[in-house]
Amino acid sequence: MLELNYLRENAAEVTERLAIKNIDAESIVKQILDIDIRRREAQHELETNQAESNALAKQIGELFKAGKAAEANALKERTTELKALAKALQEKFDGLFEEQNALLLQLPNMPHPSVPRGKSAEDNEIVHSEGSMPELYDGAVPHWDLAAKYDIIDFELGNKVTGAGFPFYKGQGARLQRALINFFLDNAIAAGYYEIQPPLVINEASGYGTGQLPDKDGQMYYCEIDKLYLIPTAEVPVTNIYRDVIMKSTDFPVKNVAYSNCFRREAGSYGKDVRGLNRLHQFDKVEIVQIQHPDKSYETLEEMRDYVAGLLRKLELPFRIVKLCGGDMSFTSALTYDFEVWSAAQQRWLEVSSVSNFESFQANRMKLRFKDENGKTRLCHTLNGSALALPRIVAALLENNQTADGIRMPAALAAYTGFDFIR
RNA sequence: GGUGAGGUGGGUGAGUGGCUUAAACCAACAGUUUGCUAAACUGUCGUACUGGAAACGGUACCGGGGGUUCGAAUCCCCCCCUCACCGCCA
Repeated sequence: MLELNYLRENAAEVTERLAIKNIDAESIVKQILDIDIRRREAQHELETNQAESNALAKQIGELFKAGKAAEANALKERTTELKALAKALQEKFDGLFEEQNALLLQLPNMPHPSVPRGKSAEDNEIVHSEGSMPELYDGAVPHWDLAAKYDIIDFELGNKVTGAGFPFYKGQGARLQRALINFFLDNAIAAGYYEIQPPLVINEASGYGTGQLPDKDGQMYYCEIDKLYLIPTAEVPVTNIYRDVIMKSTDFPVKNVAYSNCFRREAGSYGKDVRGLNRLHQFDKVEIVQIQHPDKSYETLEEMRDYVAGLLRKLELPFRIVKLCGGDMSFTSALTYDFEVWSAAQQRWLEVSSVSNFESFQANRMKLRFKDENGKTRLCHTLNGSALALPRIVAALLENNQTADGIRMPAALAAYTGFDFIR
């Protein structure tokens, strides 16, 4: 949620910047400011009324104590009037307040000034490419065929036991998963992150805190009887640790890493996009989350970007970094880098990480604040990134490293899997 | 699931209708003292909205929501959560 104070003083700038996300915010902004004036008027009226009531109540109390019941009762008439008025004023204020809030919630985060204009993924800016695309041997096949050939990932079995998008990992496939998780966690810890194992299920307030609710309601699995949601990413529980918290500026940077299963309904997805490991309902991901001082958050974003690049380098995967254009960015992000690896048999780029700075957008919803150098309470900045999401990494590893004799494991990973070939 | 006890500021915790502007202690911060450290002493010490150039005010908030009352942390109703014991269970 954007900060009302900022919006009030920089309405034109907010509108301009939101236009980069292809949002025509002009009328909403105007409405918000309009309501703001009326809301404050209503608040003033209401509070004047309450102040009078409070003063009278005090007087009445004193009169009763002094034994002047008649005078006290006389004053009660006025308080009765005020009370009737108070109800109407309160309703008016509440109505305006909620209306304003609802409008404010509709506005996405402002993109950073460096974000390119554009409508879709086509307009994203490739800011970095690295590694070379492998030449595959003649018999090379996509990862879903490799999965079956070596019996390491069983999609059919998943269909039987659960449904589409819930595969079984078996034998060396399961060990590869475990190796990747440990590899990612160990690297994060070495880079100064603090490991956390969060709950995989969250309540409604947490969903609102990080912005999954109300907009992406249908994307999460929901447990009706307990009113709990399965997490779509560890970002949700790990960031919500800090909901309603006021930190000290010496606490920065907070660097957390969490491995978790992630659950996504992915309603509306279909076709080759969802084939094999390309898009699952349940997958594994290691997530890094940072909380930073507003002045340092972009430095931190670059640090996180470099960190993720290092992981892909160690895994010997060709990748590129893409700066998302306004039209392709998420609702909550101010600047996002996507990491895509080359999946050689599918001949396509697969997104394996998304590293974002949310600035104060999530913090505002969550009331995550800190005391600055002058003792002033301000909103923190939050950032997060996948480091990394497993399935597409596995897809690329399998496809890119396949040979007639088996699938080679990159050296850094072989130390974790305990084998250097899948056969 | 059953029974009972609870939810008060960063923490502990007092507060059964007006003297609460939420005590006291701890922690934190600033200062005094000090060769340094410690201790002691003094002071500051919730959040949000809002009025004001500022000084300084106003209102709300004691788990959440409703109600009673001139007046509610306090009384009543509903909900949520926590703890203890029992049952069940990895």
